[in-house]
Amino acid sequence: MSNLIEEARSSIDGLIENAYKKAVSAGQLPEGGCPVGKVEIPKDTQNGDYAANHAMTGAKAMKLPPRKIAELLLSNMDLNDSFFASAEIAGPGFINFRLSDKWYGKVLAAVQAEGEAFGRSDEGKNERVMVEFVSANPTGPMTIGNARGGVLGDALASVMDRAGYDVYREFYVNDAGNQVDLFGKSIEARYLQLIGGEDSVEFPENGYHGEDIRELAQKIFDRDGEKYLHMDSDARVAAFVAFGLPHNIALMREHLARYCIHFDNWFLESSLHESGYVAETVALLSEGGHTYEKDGALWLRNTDFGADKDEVLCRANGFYTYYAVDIAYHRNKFAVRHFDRVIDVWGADHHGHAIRFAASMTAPELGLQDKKLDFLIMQMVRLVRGNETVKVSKRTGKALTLSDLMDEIGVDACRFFFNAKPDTHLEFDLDLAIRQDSENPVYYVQYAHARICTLLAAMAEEGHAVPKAAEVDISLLNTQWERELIKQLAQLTEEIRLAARDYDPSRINRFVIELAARFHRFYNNCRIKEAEPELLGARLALCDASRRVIANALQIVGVTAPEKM
RNA sequence: GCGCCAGUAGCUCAGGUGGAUAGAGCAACUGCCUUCUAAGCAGUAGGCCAGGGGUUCGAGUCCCUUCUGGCGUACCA
Repeated sequence: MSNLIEEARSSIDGLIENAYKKAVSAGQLPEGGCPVGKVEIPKDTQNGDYAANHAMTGAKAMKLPPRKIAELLLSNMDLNDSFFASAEIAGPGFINFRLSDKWYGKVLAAVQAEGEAFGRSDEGKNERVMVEFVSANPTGPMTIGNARGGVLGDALASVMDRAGYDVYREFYVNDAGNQVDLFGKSIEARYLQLIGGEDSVEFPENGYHGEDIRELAQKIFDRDGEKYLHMDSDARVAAFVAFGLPHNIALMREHLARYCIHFDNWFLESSLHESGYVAETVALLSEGGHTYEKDGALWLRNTDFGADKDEVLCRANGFYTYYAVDIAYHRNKFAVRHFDRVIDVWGADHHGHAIRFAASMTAPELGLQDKKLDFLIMQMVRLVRGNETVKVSKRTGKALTLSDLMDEIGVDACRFFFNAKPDTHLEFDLDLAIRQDSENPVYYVQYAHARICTLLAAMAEEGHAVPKAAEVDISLLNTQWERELIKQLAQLTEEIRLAARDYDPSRINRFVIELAARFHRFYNNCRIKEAEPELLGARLALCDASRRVIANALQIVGVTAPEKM
């Protein structure tokens, strides 16, 4: 549970504060309070490990040049027993700090002591958070878009879990409504075509053209033959839905399990209808005077809540819209299940809905004004094959499915690849993805892990066990490669914190790639086998810690950490 | 039209609350395996951060504006 990057950073404020007080009592600096500044990590390590700009921000108030202030602060600063070995003035008045052996030693010790838990923090204070993601329509197979949403949602949940939130993963099953009806009618048409020929019945407009619908019809026919041929259409469709939905839901569970995604709950939309919760929620809004009737439908006056347009809650045909159900569903998340925060992972094709929907949820009648409803909107995946853009559509049934993708490029590459920054379009090149070579950074990272594992095993066979961190002389790990590697190890906690704060789990990808790079550089520059016993032990401890942190990071992304490749 | 997201090397992308000389991978070129895994390392080359204004000590980052691309703006979800 240690964040040594932050501990070191915040300790600088204390060092400066103390130095300021000493300077004031010595009459060197004016009273009026220690200048407030920022401590940041310079891009270029030539400028130290941390840089403080307090001398610059305080210049105006103190009426002294920044460099002069910095000098006085430095001369009054006591670095003994701090996390820093040195501090110096640079540039226009930055105070640059360099980390000490004490700090580096603490990192190794923390990784070793905390093991699998290294990277965790209590930042989230156990806040109850639901992450709802994938929630693919059970009317067909999951797509590339679901592949992206799945990884983002799952990795976000992991990152928040490690950042100290009480996280709950949910899949919302749209097992009711228009799309399901259309699904049933599509199967019906295929079933009747199976018996009477392709032209015997017209395929429903906007129906599902996918091959999977034909397969469902075939399965039904294989089981029950012509049993449904002379049945009333409504009953027939109901029977087909009753067969098709559970079939598809089971398949989604299976594919998601293979994709290493496990939900705490699969929430059925139908349960909201059955319990009367949708009707009750709509009634609340009506009683508040926020609805009106037009053209036989019931509308929500969404402009009451700052939205740009009104929404239909109940269609002229008497059925509730997805919109009404969504309000009820989210009211359930907060009012019935008492989540403090809800994060929905949605595709960019729903962003307009997200904005209007968030407005609706502020309706006073719902009593949820103090609740946090957030959206992680991910941009679309653009499928290309070389230079050619591949258009995908559920309607034409020619979509590349998640299952296909896992078959082609494997689960690890898939998860790593789709954990990309949510707010940029993801270009997915099929030609590239199919190649299982070093082009894919996942192998680069996994290779680092495997390299360490085989090395540690070989060394153990020669009688060199990994020493306890406390027994390591950290000052021996003094090359730039060792220092840079240790700093990166410490960074994991901070990356998790930021990934959780910004809802951007792809930070972990970038982090672990950089970690692997630093390990490879260390490995190439620092021999272990022929090193003196003390140094050998220290380097083994560093290798072991690196292995641990790579594994922890990969686990967040849901990628395996192989022991050999 | 209005709204959301984006525009950074030939390609795919990084660049926390503004900071010091804008980074990586791939592609191209050059080196390094009788030595712990070469799925690796080291190096060369590659840039008007879409254009234009503004804010200040300082802007890829903040504000305004123009242009380009994606998505939305259904009694579909």
